[in-house]
Amino acid sequence: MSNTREDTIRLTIVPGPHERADAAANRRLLLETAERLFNERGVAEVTMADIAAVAGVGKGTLYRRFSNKAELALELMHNQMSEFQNRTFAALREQQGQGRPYLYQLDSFLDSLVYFTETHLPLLCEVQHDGLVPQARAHTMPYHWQHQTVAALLQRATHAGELSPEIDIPYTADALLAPLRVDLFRMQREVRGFSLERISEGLRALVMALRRV
Amino acid sequence: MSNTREDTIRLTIVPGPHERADAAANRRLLLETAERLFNERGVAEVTMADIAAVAGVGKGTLYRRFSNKAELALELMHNQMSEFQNRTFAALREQQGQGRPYLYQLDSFLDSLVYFTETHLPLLCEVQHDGLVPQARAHTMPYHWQHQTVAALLQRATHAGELSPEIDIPYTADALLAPLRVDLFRMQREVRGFSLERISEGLRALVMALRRV
DNA sequence: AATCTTAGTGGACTCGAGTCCGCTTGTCAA
DNA sequence: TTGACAAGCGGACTCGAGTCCACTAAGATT
Repeated sequence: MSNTREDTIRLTIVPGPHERADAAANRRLLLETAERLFNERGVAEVTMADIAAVAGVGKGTLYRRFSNKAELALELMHNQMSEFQNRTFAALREQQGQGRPYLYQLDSFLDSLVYFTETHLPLLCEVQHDGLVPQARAHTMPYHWQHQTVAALLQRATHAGELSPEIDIPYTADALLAPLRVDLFRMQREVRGFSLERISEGLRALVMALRRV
Repeated sequence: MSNTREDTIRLTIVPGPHERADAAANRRLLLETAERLFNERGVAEVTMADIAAVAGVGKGTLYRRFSNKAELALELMHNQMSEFQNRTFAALREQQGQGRPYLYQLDSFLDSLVYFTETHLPLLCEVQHDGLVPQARAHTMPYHWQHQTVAALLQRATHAGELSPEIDIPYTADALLAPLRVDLFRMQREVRGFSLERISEGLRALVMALRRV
């Protein structure tokens, strides 16, 4: 049970198996251009047409590489995202080695996630922006492994007797991640003025409440 | 403390103080037309131009009455929404009279909310669709009173000693409502295939976990 | 090297949301 | 009644996302 967490989803983006050399070059060019423009003007202020124009290619080319802005944003986050995933797994493995209770592992995972969300908020907004189009699943990938990770920790916590066995694990994993969805998160930051510490503590208090009495 | 819950926000839409007779007529006409088209074709399949055309008015007229599709959807829900709000308050008052613990009142409120959300899902999608535009606050009104209600119940529960006094009430109110945001809710219904009962029970289990040990 | 297949490319085009602005009309006060 | 004028109105227009398709060229096959 505790030996492998490698069965959880890994983030990998496979560019079509045979991407022609010119196409690959364009992909790189477009990613660089997009990143630059995003930094210069802010993600929301850059249109797909801008990116294509500045990169000096047609819109069709841009859309052949990235079928929408969400996919482009996701790919820009990809490196930092898999780094985050690796850090996460490493940290969990270490805590596991130290015999830290699963609920505390979950606690620290959610804490990291709060800070990750804050850091990548603008891009995450784009990614989740068309989350209402359920057929385009690319954007759900980041959510997927988070859900898997939380669910796995809850599962183990249950087996270890740290929480009640009646708990609905898949549901609870969704519920614990729900407050980190960008729309609510942004509202809390910008309208309510919550600090990151407050968000992290509030969320983790919920986890701690789950402890078996 | 327990005497009045009327201090919480009421839903009221004030059409500009002096709406001309022809404008009021158009408002009614447009609401009827929109409702009919939404029923016939489904909310997502109807464009603002459709509504204006079928109603036989220009787009400008439509947009003068309802500044976007979200506002229109909200107004269509308005009656059912305030009915729901009234039922809610009545139910809470009654339970209050019976001396039911606040956390159980919260429990039943969230249960009603699950079913309300399901019933009005298509319109709620439109309403929350531009939730990413934070300046247009009309759409946040429904969320507001829900948050207030949950927060008030948590507050009283705390005073009644039903839950730990360290809890961050505003945060927790957001967190408990977060799983009912339409994007996650739809995903759970359509992708995960969760039943309403499962959603309701999962959410309420979270509330119960908050009980002071 | 010539040919062929197939991915890649550019940019015009469609579609829907939302804005603008010159014309019209209800309303109120005289 | 009438005239002034703010509110109301229509629909052309802008803007951005995403699609389409005729043309081009990479690179595999011979």
